[in-house]
Amino acid sequence: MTSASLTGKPVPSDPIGFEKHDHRTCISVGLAAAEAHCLAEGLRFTQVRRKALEILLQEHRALGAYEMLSRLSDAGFGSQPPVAYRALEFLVAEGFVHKIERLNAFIACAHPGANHAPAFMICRLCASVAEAQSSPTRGAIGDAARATGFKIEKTIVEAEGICPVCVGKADA
Amino acid sequence: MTSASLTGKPVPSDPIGFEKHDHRTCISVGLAAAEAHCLAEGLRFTQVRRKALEILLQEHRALGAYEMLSRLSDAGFGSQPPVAYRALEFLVAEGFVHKIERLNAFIACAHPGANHAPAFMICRLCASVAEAQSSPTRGAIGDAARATGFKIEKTIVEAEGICPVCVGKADA
DNA sequence: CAACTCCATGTGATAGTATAACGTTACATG
DNA sequence: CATGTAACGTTATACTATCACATGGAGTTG
Repeated sequence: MTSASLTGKPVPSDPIGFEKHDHRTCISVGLAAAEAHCLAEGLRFTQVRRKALEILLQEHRALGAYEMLSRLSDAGFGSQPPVAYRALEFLVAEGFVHKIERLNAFIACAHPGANHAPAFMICRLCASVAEAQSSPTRGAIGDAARATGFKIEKTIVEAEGICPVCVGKADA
Repeated sequence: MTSASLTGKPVPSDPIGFEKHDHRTCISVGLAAAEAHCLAEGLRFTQVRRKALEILLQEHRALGAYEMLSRLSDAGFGSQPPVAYRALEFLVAEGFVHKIERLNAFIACAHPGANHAPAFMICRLCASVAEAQSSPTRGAIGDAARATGFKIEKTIVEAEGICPVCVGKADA
């Protein structure tokens, strides 16, 4: 899989999510990247945070906060919602996890460390999610922002539809 | 304001939301467009649906479902959540209302009847929302979809940031 | 080392968003 | 007017998210 340096260099647009690949490396690379980033930034990559990221990398799909909470609780951490939300908040803020607004769910970043403006493709049949790269300031929304004087801080780009796997299964 | 025919013709990209304009016409035009569309399509533009759309046009901002429910209830309709959700579902399906995923809220369409691939700019300070047009199949997400065989049915494009009005107020 | 500060964690409580399920009513059609 | 369908109203419940407060550990400073 494509891993990039932690220095924020752009990564080749390489949609990940619909193909098979080796999870083991996904997980170890993802965790290592987060660890390195936190070390470099003086952030605390605590046990809950690590475990939450590990769970998301392991699953390789979008998990709801309560699903995450359940796993964390099973792993010996607290059992109240803030436990999950706080870990997720941290991981999202640092760019290791993304929130899929359409699903109110969270997924591990597929391009750890890359310059981040993710775009997602969400299958409405199997709920799988693939991550691609988008370009915030280009495109229609960038034009509109410039035209009106709106200052974009973050963009959310999510496409809903049918993934290649489900398309093959003769669905409407 | 820009209104287009109901035949699905594209409308000039004309972000609406941050400028002042005449609401009266907004409301009447919006309601008339919906009415005409439903008549043409054999859909029932019932009282709740009409009222819900009227409320959104009136407010000209994103309303949560329960805020809507409260207004509908005040207007003599039912007081339970499905009342609001069903009306909103209908209006969204027909394109008269959009859901802002980031806010879990609903806003009247600013380009009634236009070919629809809306993009939104959301101010994180004053929560105002402006609607622009986007181009689903073009841009990075379209490329990624084609490359992977993903069939896009709907796109969600939302930019979060600071609107021109709030930018003027010397905020970070 | 003691005192302090900062941040993270754990918990209980509560707020906000959304849907399932079921009975009833309104409407179009034949 | 019988019938089928869609819309409505209600109860109940599920899911998502945050507030507020107490505890405890890590690192700093005197």
